[in-house]
Amino acid sequence: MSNLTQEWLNRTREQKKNLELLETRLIEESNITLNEYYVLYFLNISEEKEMRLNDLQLEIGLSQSAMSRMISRMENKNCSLIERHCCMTDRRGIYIGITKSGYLKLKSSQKIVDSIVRKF
Amino acid sequence: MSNLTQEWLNRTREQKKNLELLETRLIEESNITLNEYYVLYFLNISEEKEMRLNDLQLEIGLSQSAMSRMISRMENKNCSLIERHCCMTDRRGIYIGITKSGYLKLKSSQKIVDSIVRKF
DNA sequence: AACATAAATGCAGATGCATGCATATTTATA
DNA sequence: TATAAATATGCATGCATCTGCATTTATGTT
Repeated sequence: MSNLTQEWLNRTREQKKNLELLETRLIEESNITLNEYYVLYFLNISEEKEMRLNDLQLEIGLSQSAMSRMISRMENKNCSLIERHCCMTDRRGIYIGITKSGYLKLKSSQKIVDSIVRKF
Repeated sequence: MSNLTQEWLNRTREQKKNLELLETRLIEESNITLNEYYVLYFLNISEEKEMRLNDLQLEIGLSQSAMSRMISRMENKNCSLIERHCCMTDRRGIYIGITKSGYLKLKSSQKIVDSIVRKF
């Protein structure tokens, strides 16, 4: 007879441990948070190299308000990685674009992420 | 060629989705949070049916301060599930014990948790 | 005009870090 | 040996951060 709670706990702990390791190393070695890395990652694979805040939110899995603030923090902290411009066809929306230095940061961070995640 | 970031993201999203579902259902149907369930779970499998705050913290994976506050909230919200008594041999420490009604709550919650986790 | 949508913001909850406080344990020394 | 000083440990608390929910504001759509 197996213990489902215990199995669940084991998986949860493993995931949490991995997550913390990844986040710590990324901050130490690349000076960006995991969410910030995700932003760069999704912006870069997007067709236009820019996304609506709304769409980024769905990919990253944050609430709308958390996403809005996350981008604000990211701009304040490292203003050169992304850039914000308003959407001409719908003036309610904004676009977040990845810059050249954002792209370079993504590439260096991705090496770190890959090297860590490979071992999970 | 595989994309490690994308694989990691997929796993992360799956885990997050599961976690949110479990927590939501547990609150709805049993009126306790997942962390509160874990507290009851670990207290019940402990030999003495009580644990030091310190040891609970290690099992549950919260910081010491978060654990301290979590137990406080739990006492205030549902004072009958657990009880706190001071440790006679070391007056710095406290013991958290599970009560009879805590045990009953654990059993009913465990049914819910198991039924959900089984599907993950 | 009424309703829908994108983003910003006020607010409250949960967390971690740093620190404080009380108590235990170890070490130094009279 | 006795005891004073230094250090370690268990928990609580102040504070800052990040989050989600509810609401607001500006703009679009019907």
